[in-house]
Amino acid sequence: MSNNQFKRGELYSFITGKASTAIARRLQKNFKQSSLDITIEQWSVLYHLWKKDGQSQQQLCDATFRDKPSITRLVDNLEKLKLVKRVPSKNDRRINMIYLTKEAVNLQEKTMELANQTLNEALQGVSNGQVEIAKEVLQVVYDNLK
Amino acid sequence: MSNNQFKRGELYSFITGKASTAIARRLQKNFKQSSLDITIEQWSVLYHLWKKDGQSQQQLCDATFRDKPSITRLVDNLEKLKLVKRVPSKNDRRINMIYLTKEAVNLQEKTMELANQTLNEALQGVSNGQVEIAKEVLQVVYDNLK
DNA sequence: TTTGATTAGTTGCTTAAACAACTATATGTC
DNA sequence: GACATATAGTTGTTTAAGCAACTAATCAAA
Repeated sequence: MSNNQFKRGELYSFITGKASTAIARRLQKNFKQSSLDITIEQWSVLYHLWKKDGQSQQQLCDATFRDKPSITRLVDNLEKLKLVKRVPSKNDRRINMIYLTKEAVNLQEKTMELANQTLNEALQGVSNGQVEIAKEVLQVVYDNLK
Repeated sequence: MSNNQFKRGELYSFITGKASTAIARRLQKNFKQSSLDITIEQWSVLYHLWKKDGQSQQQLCDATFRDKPSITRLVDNLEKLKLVKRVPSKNDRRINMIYLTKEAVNLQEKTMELANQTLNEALQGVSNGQVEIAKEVLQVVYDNLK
C-alpha cells in the first residue's frame, strides 16, 4: 500500500482552493479594469463556445463541470447580455443549441489576452516543469473524483 | 526573461479550479453521508477555530481568505447551528471574538477523518513528491496575487 | 403501440461570494 | 480635547452553486 493512503500534512489548501480563487479574483479585477462587464463564470462558458460554437446546454455542463441548473442560469444571463442565443434543435426538440453572438466573438481576443496576462502574473517564479507537474496532479485529482 | 512570461498552453483548469471544486463536492457528499449537516465553507471556518479557538472575525477573514461580509454571514449561520458563539471583546468594543461550542469541538475528530479520507481518494496514484510540488506551485500563485 | 425509463432543460430554495455603502469604535495628530 | 483617519463588523444587492422536484421530449421493450 502506498504512502498516499496516509495523512499528508497540510493539504487544506487543496480543498479550499485558495490559489484558484485568487486567480479568478485577479482575472475578474482585470476584466473590470478593462471595462469588461462579464463574470468569470460567464467567461468560462464563452471560453468553451469559442473553442466550438453551437453546443447544447448539456455539453456545456460537461465542459464546464457544472450542473444543469447552473448552466440554465448562466445562459439566461449571457442571453440578457446578448452574448449568446438559444436555438432550439430541429432534430431533437428537447435540446437548445447555444450560439455566440457577434459581440461575444469580438470579446475573445481581449479577454484571452487578459487571461494569459493574469496567469503570467500568477505563475511568476514558477518553472514550466513545476507547472506541468501541478497540472498533472490536478488532472489526476479531477479524474479520481469524477 | 523567463519562459513563464509567455503563453503556457492549456492552463484554463487553474482558473476554473475543477480539481478543488471536485474535492470540495466530494467532501460535502461524504459529510452528508455521515449525516453531518454542515457546509464545506462552515467547516473551513471551524477548521481554523480548531487550530486556535477564540479569534476575531477579522482574523477569520485573513485565515480563510474571505472578505468581512462573507465571514459575518458564515458566523451568523454557524451561530444558528449553535456551533460558535460571538463574544464581544472587553478591550476593544469593535471586536467579536468567536468561540467554539462543545458541539463544534466534538465535530473535529469525525470531520477531519472524513477530510483526510477524501484527500486520499482524490490523491490516489499521485506520489508524495508530486503532491509537494503541486502544493508549492499553488502557494507561489497565492503569494504572487495576494 | 403503449408503457416505462432516460435525457434535456427549467424552477424553487438555501448557502455563499463579491462589492459598495454603512455604523460604531479606536487611534493618531494638531 | 477635536477632528481626521483607520479598523471591525453589518446590511443590501447581484451572481452563482448545489440539490430536489418538476415538465417535455425521446427511446426502448414488450
